[in-house]
Amino acid sequence: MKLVSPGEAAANTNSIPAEAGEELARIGEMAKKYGVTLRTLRFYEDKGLLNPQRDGSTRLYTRRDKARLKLILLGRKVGFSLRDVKQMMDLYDPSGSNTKQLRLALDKSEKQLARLQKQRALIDDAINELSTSMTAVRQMLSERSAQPQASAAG
Amino acid sequence: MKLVSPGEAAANTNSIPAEAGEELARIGEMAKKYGVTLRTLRFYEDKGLLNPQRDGSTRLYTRRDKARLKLILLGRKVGFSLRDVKQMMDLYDPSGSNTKQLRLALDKSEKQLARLQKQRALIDDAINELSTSMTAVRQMLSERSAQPQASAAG
DNA sequence: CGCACCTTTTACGTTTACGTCAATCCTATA
DNA sequence: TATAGGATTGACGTAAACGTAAAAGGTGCG
Repeated sequence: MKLVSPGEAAANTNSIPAEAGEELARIGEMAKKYGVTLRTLRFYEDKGLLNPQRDGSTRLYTRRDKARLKLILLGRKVGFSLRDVKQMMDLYDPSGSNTKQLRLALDKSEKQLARLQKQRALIDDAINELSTSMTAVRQMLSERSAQPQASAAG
Repeated sequence: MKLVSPGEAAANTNSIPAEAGEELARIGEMAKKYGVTLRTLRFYEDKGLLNPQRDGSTRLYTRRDKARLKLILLGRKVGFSLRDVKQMMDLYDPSGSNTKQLRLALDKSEKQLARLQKQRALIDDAINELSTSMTAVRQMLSERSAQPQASAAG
């Protein structure tokens, strides 16, 4: 499986091919730099979110890949699914105004914002309920330590 | 499979056996009353969280089962896993002070509360990030509609 | 009688984002 | 040359809480 030209083969391991001033990174470097695992990067690629070049079979990530990964991670941080992220990124056209992409992103963002707010409300509810029952439990415990009598329990 | 006595067999479908003043419910009634599916009730039973009586093969839920279900649903509402709920319920002893149970519940509750608060912080972060980027997107869109010139995009 | 309705058990399917081997390959270095 | 360090492609496993058939039995009503 020698699909690699001599020039490319020389550009391995620690050295960086200065071919066009591009800083290419291999998967390990990418993983460290962005705090993800190798598995994650391959997974994103498998899902069509990343498309690194290849030196033979070795993945080489360009500046563009890094930008895309940043977007993915931002998307995940705000709670988008990878599918959503892909949908939005797929609309990117370097030669256009990307109005469609921006509109889709805005649309999805509004929905996601609503979801997040609903989630927050749920969590607040949960916190309140939990705090309340904790108070009750503490109360029962203090009673129990005072007089060891059996009593009601749900 | 006739394991049912005539008296029990008569107490089916819509009628309620007034055997001991117990209001027994079948699975369908339980499901409606507590807003869960049949599958859920069977699942909880499979996981050892519920233990309804049987009339032959038909499940009959007692007052105690209802109380337990309420606890399960409260637990789920505040974000406990079914495993956690089971652990806590398994410690219940009707003839004791249940101090151990209460302590475990309190311990788990404190940890869950911490998780919930962390989650809320994450969601707040997400809301902020998302709002920020939405503003940016809106800005880009308005620029784009003003002057249809291609520009930078991440 | 026949149909609708409720119930049963068994068991595979779903969702999301990876984790965790496993078997191989390639390369630089001591 | 032996070895350590990265890299590759599968491909099954995981978590949680059920969903969803499938095949079957009991029951009451018109």
